[in-house]
Amino acid sequence: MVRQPSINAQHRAPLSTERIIEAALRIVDGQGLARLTMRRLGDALEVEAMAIYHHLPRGKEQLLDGLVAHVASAPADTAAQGAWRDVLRAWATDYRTRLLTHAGVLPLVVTRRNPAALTTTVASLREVLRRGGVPEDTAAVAAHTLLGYVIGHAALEARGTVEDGADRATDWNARFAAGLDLVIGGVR
Amino acid sequence: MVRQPSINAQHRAPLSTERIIEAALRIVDGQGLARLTMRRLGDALEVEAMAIYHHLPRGKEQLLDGLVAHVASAPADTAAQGAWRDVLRAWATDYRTRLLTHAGVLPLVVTRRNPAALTTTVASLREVLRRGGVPEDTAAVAAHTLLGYVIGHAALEARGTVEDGADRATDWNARFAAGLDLVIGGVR
DNA sequence: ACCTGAACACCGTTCAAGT
DNA sequence: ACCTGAACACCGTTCAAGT
Repeated sequence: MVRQPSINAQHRAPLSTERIIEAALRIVDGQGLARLTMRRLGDALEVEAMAIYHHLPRGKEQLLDGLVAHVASAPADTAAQGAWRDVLRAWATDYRTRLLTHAGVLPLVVTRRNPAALTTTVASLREVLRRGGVPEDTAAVAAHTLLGYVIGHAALEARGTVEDGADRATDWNARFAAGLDLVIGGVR
Repeated sequence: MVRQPSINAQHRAPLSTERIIEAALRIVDGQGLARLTMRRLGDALEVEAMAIYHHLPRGKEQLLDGLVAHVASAPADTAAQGAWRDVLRAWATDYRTRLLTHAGVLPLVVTRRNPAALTTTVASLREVLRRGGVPEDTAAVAAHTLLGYVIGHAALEARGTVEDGADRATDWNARFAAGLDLVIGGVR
């Protein structure tokens, strides 16, 4: 006779790296990075904190790396039709939204030594430029400049930097778009 | 007769917010942000951790805010002679160096809600542009774009993003300068 | 005024044990 | 194979006490 799994095991999906990362992201987005603890993450997954180590042997380090990979790895569509400037503008708009949606992981994106995530992203930008006929050297600079701008601007937005004591609120959308045109328009 | 301060009190400078911030920055620069704890900071200052709370009542929060203020608040020289493009280029070069020197605080700069530090910096950039004859609206966009670029690029550098599997190491200095020209050159 | 010592409620992680 | 429970060495912070 086959052993019955416990009631607990029945009514919940089995633990997996993917489910762990998703639950972690939900905590970070909802409560902030500081409140992401292994114990709380375990609670959210209805499991003891120590169970997480079975899927992420490197523990919290690996968890944070996973969050960065999940958020920062969003390459541009290198197969897209249309002018490369439009392709890059569309990518930048999406990427900014993505970073702001998960603003809590921004500090991790910014300093975690986890090359893979940003590497594929920056490579896709270079590829879009290259296909658009931009010389290799210029493409490398432009790809980096663009990614740097988007990340930096998202960081400024996330912090809500107010630069005038005046009444009118900063229109971040318009400002981002204008700066984006400045950067993309500067590539030649 | 005047009471003698203890031997301890004689051979060390009295605690102050400034000394605390400096010691904290030394720990972050030397060992990384994760190793900055109140107890270790106390050790470095030859004091019990709890003594720090007397100078920073808001505790570690206030300490981190102080680090951000110390690192990120570096306005451009609004009184400088010469073309505004040169002034901004010089500021950006210095600011990048500053951020990379204290790369450990970058994650704090990026997300801490501490308007003051970056606000004065961005205001100085706007002022340089305004004095250079750039229209108000353009100046606001350009100031933000420039600061965003410098922070974002520094973040990419700090992470050491390698974008080609090739042998030749990325020349970050050249790349930063090229992107900087792209951004500053785009302002008109 | 300034600092200390003990205490409290939390962390991340290990390790042996359960099923 | 996958998860648990107890334990360890650390956190940030409070609070009463010392000088």
